[in-house]
Amino acid sequence: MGRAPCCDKNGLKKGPWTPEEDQKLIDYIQKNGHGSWRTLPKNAGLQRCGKSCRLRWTNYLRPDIKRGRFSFDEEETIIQLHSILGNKWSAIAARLPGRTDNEIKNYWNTHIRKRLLRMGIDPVTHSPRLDLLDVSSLIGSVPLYNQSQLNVSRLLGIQPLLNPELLRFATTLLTSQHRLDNPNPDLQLLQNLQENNSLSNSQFQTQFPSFTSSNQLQTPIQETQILETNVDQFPSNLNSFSCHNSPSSAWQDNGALSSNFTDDFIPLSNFGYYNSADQSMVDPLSKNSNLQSNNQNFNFASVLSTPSSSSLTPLNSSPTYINGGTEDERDSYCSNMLKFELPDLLDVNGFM
DNA sequence: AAGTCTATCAACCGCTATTAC
DNA sequence: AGTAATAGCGGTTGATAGACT
Repeated sequence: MGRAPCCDKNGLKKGPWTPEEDQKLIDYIQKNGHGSWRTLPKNAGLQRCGKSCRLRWTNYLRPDIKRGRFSFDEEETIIQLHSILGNKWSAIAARLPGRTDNEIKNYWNTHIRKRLLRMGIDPVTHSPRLDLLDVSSLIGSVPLYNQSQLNVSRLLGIQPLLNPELLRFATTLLTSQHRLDNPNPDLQLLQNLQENNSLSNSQFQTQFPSFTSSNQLQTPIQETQILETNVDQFPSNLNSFSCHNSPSSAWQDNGALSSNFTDDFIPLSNFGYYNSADQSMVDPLSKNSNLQSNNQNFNFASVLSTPSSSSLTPLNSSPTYINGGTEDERDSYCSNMLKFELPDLLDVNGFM
């Protein structure tokens, strides 16, 4: 037996709600609560089905709905949560006070998704799109080393340290595509870089043994993230981009959040964040990532738990509105999602 | 000024999960 | 335990406004 319709649709109105209908619905719910949505329209004198009433109320008329532009903080949160939860709009909405799943879904589809695509990031996996992977540009791009690294490396008199794992991965990729009759210049370039890179590493270790004795260069150090790719986790796609995260600043107060948030974490394809320093997963929803990162019992149930989680930073405060900036600014902002930085411990001034 | 294109978002549809009986 | 009713979710559509030609 097929499911009965939620209501008799004959004679019921569809389409946009009029102010009069809105007022009827508001008045009724304020007086009686919504009770059963099925019976509500009749009791409230509305020619609508209960489902339509519920949707109108939850997505538009509810008094606690926050309307208007999304802030930077909110967008950051949406991107991060989406990397973990996927299209679980209601779960994402539960962590954005005053926002509805519909609103977030719309915002994702019309703004964030497009921007990620434009940046060559797969909005589903939150990873660089392999089909767009151009190794030449990859080599000069942020994920391998950023400008500050280049500057510091120059100051140190060494070549910039490329991420050896990523370098190896890219080389492997190209090697697999390499044809003798059609040598790939990118491959040669990568192999050269790999050689130079290992030299640079040893050179660095000679010059600054204190950094290498306790793994300090690779493992952080407060405020430090070095992009690390785990070659074992590179499957046919780039889903497993991960990064060191510092047990530090990512989920601090809201003010710091907007500037540090995206620098500190790179999503590990739908599964949170991998802290390679201690081989643990970091709950990105917790401001106390340092605690979480030491907790081997990380539980994704927390991600899906109720919206009242105390780990949530209220997003209403210190809004920095996304829509206020230009598209370029927003792109630039988004590109920080893939940024990593040299350890602050490597105090440049100390070497000057 | 008129026509076309594009972006946005409210609302709908169809499905699954949960609850009540 | 089985079935129907209800609530909720995610994908999609369509109306509209604004930009562009």
